[in-house]
Amino acid sequence: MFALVDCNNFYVSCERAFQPKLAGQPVVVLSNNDGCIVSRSAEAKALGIKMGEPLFQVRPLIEQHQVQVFSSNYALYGDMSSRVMNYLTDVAPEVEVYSIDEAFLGLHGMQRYFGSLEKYARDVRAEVLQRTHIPTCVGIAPTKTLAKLANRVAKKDASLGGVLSLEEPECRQWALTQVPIEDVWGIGRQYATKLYDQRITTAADLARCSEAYARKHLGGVVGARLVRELQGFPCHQLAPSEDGTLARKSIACTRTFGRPLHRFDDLLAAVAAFTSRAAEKLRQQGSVAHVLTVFLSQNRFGNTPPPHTRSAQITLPAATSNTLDLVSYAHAILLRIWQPGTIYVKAGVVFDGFEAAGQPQLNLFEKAPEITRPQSAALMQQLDKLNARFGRATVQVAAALSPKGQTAPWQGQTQHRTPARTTSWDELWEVG
DNA sequence: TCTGGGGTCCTAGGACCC
DNA sequence: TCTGGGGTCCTAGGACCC
Repeated sequence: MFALVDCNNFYVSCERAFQPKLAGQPVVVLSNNDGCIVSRSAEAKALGIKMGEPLFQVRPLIEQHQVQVFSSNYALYGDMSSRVMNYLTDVAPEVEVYSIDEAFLGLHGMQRYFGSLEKYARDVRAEVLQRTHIPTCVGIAPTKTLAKLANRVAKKDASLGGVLSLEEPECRQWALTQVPIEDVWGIGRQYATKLYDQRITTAADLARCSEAYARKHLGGVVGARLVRELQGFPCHQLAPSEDGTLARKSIACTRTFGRPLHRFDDLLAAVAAFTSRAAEKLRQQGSVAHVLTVFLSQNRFGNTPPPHTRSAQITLPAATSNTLDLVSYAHAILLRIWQPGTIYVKAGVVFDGFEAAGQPQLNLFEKAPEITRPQSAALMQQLDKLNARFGRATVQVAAALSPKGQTAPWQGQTQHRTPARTTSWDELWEVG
């Protein structure tokens, strides 16, 4: 049996955890640059504010109903997330951290002790709420897809009190009929449209389809697994997280700029800063990367015809997580893709091809690459330490720097940000 | 005026090899 | 005009997820 624990409106709930007066009010949290709505309270949803909608389009609605608006504060959300995940790791035999606000629990053998797992789920839910002030819903089922589905029903149907278990087959059948096809995990816009055309409108309809049908119309083996999972046959294992965090297979840092840029130096400053940030994340999870991609994007909403993005990728001579090396490679890639006179609105850096740090794969046919910076590991450690202690980007590579006293040209403004509170010395909660 | 960011997995097709 | 039958590896792109 699996359980899916999913935090309700996570970013909004994080803001509310520190501002109880927000309870019962419509609240939204914005994406980077205050561009889009990325989290909504139940009250905000009821007003018709959609997920992912640009802020400027819902401005009238927001003003009319005095919706509380916050810029996103990922330091806070990340910290709150680890509190929730740490607790789950303590109370479940196996935990897979699936995203910042969701975790699958592996509950193999637990029924022996608990009989029904519903009571267990209710206890977990109550305890998470008490410890973190984050409300959750829990779905329990024999497959991950059904656990997702149970969770969805628990969220929608208030009479269930935030928990639904599909241990009993009759209950499973009922739940399948409650979920429209577009809300099934793995069915996005394209597939939903296609399925509606064929009169398949609920999860129950899809569960009655043949594997062959799913294979043909829903992306091959992915679709086949989806249908099998709805039928109660597990096709996805739990991927337990050792330490309550996610080990990534790729790491990216990409941003839309605060204003359009065209000068090479400005773009280099952005790319160098993004590379540094991504390298930090890379070191944090103890990986080194072998593959580096850099891209530049033009405005996709403007009149310029596609493609809007130019990118280039290189395989590094040796896998590394050293910021200085990575920035110089990124610089070289940027020289290849940058075109004078072109207006860019976004850039990004992606690392791929990971190995565990300290144990690079041996290449039997070539001389081991020379280590160019013998002291680099220690240097990076100091760098990370300083930036953790005194705030991100306290120490940076020169290419990322902007003239004294100025914010970087690529940086945007956020006008609705709340203090970091739990993670920054400058922004500690003030009492009194 | 203003339109996010960070991931995963799979498939098809080309290059290359024997 | 005829022009095999496998493999593997890589990349680009699609679809989806939160």
